Amino acid sequence: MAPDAQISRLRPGRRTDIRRENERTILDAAEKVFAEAGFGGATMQLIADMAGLPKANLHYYFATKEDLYRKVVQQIFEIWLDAAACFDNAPGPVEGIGAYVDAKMDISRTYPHGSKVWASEVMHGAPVIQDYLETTLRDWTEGRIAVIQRWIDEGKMAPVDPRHLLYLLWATTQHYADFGHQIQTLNNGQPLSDRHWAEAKASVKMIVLRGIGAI
Amino acid sequence: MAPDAQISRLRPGRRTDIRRENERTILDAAEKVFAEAGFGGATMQLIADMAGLPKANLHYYFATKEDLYRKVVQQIFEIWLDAAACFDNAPGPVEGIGAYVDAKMDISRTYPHGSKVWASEVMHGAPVIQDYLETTLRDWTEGRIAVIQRWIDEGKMAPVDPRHLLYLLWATTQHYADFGHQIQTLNNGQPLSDRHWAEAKASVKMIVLRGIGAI
DNA sequence: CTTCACTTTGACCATACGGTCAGGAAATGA
DNA sequence: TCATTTCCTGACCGTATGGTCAAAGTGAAG
Repeated sequence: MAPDAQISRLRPGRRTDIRRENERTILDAAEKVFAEAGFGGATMQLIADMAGLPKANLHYYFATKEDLYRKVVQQIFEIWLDAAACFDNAPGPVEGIGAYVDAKMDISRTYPHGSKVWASEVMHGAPVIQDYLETTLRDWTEGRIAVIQRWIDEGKMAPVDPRHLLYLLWATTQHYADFGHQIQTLNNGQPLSDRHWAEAKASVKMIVLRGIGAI
Repeated sequence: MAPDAQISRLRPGRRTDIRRENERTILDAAEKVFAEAGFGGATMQLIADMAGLPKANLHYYFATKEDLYRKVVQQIFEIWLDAAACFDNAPGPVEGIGAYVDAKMDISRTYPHGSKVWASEVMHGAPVIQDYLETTLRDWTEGRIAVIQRWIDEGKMAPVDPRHLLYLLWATTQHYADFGHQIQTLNNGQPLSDRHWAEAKASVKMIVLRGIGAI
């Protein structure tokens, strides 16, 4: 899992490298375990085994289980926010929403664990990231609603409630990560292929863009 | 849900009543706690407190935590399947999918805990209900895909991939339960009102039905 | 070499958890 | 009334978990 092939940095601080690499290894293992078992079901021992480190070593880098979990969730939120930038600078809904669907579907495929941790966190009442929901997410949402409303006013799409449109986009794109196991089961137990993912993206975009009268 | 039409025994059976009522109380409490804390985060003591019963009493009615959890999940799956019948006997997508969205949105509002437990179970790899996914759910899905394909062949809607259409419907309708906390936060901390729910239903139906070329 | 900050880890601890059980209470039937 | 079945529950148990700690290891700077 974690080969020691990272000899890249000789000079620039071996110490710093060790810390960064171990934190990365632990965070990756934690993300996977939290996603598969939930916060309550995850144990520090499981994460340690997954990371290939003694449990006591985890506590050297992350004081508590909650602390480790918080870092995992923050990391996911940042990825999510970065991708959400696709929305901006788009001339209309076809480009903006199309790119947003593509980006979110790619995230669902690339970071399925992260998406599940996020979903689990929100489902349990967002005990850790409630402040993010009330500040960053709320601001982002309001901004995007304004953009969509502008497109409506400019006649570029039908007068759909922007809020519920966003919920539909979030729900649908994240479904491919959060319910990936169900989808795989309904796909004869096989993971979706590149073609399947392309078809999924195309289907979602087609339904949504036609649904909002953009095409 | 289940009226006391069970006149099978001589008397209405006080004993039977006690058992049924307590099982009901425990199942309701368990559903709520499992939804809020996840399987791993839920404790028998928490469920007992929520039910207002001593912990040992739970184990009198349900042998193990896993057993109790299994019953909760089965219960949810039955509700879900019952509502899925709306799809049948519909002359076309407008009626069939419209009724299905209405039914699933109602379930999301009425049984938000159940929806969360289901989502959590699937996200964690469906350790308990994998057989349901492979039999009942798969069969139901195939049947509905056939119905949608027939509507397409009859020219009642655009040629959309039925599978991804179903995923979009599941994702969007369940999102209002599973991510209810996020939605409430973005609604200034207030739960959605009757009007909000009506608007949500209308928005989803509008986007989907227009998106598949049914209207 | 010595020092010193950083890192590693086995052993350990207090707690909380799922589950058990014995014995009493309450309902039912004879 | 008594006998029997079902229901209730405080007290208890073995285990696993999150977290601690002291001692040892490591490597770079002086």
